[in-house]
Amino acid sequence: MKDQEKHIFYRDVQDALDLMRGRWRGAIMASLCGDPKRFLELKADLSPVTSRVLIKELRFLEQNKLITVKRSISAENSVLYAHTEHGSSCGPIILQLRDWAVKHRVIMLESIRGK
Amino acid sequence: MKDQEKHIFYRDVQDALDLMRGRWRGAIMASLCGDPKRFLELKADLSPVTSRVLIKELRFLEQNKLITVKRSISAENSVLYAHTEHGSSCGPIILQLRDWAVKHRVIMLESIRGK
DNA sequence: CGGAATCCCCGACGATACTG
DNA sequence: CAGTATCGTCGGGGATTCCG
Repeated sequence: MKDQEKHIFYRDVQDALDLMRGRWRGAIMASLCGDPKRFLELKADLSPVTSRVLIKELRFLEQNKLITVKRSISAENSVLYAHTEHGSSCGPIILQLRDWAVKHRVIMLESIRGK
Repeated sequence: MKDQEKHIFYRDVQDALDLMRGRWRGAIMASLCGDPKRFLELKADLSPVTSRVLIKELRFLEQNKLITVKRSISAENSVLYAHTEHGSSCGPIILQLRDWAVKHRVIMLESIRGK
């Protein structure tokens, strides 16, 4: 692998992680696996996230076409957040990463106890 | 899924992403797939990372038992960084995430061109 | 209910220089 | 070669308050 290719490769990895970056972004994507959710449902799920931060992350994900936003203009205020088709395809990957991290925690705990 | 379980779940997702968090951590893990590497090899691969930041991330990964550090006391200075067994098992996941992000970029570019 | 506005802190990250 | 030491910035993210 040439130097040029390497840097492209690592940049791609960085780009990938950027999409899931920060304290909440990945958790939001995980939370939207399954049914669409409303703003306060998300906020409750991810508590203790604040409105300000949550809306910022939602906007980011929307701009990156990972989620869609549906506003019901009728009657009471209601906004539904859902995965786009492509957004939902990262669900399984996040689950894998989570499983891996759980295994990792077990290993860490064993090494502490083993001492 | 109860509220309690939910929060555990999302916390696990956060923990997982934390291990790959920041500008370099994921790229370092990707870079160590395959052969072990020396400090300056890593630095060159990941350029333009600085020594200060690189060593900090390497120490983090070492403490979390995702990489090992082998110092050859003999002759010339030489330090080899390599995946632990468990560390290497996240390689495939990172690759998946990367592939997903590359697809994502294509979608984003299409939507811009399409406008 | 679903946000927007404001204020603020601190830790990640970079630049640069130096060392055993 | 493989780091340390020092300094500075910048923005992510929390707390709080207010709005249609």
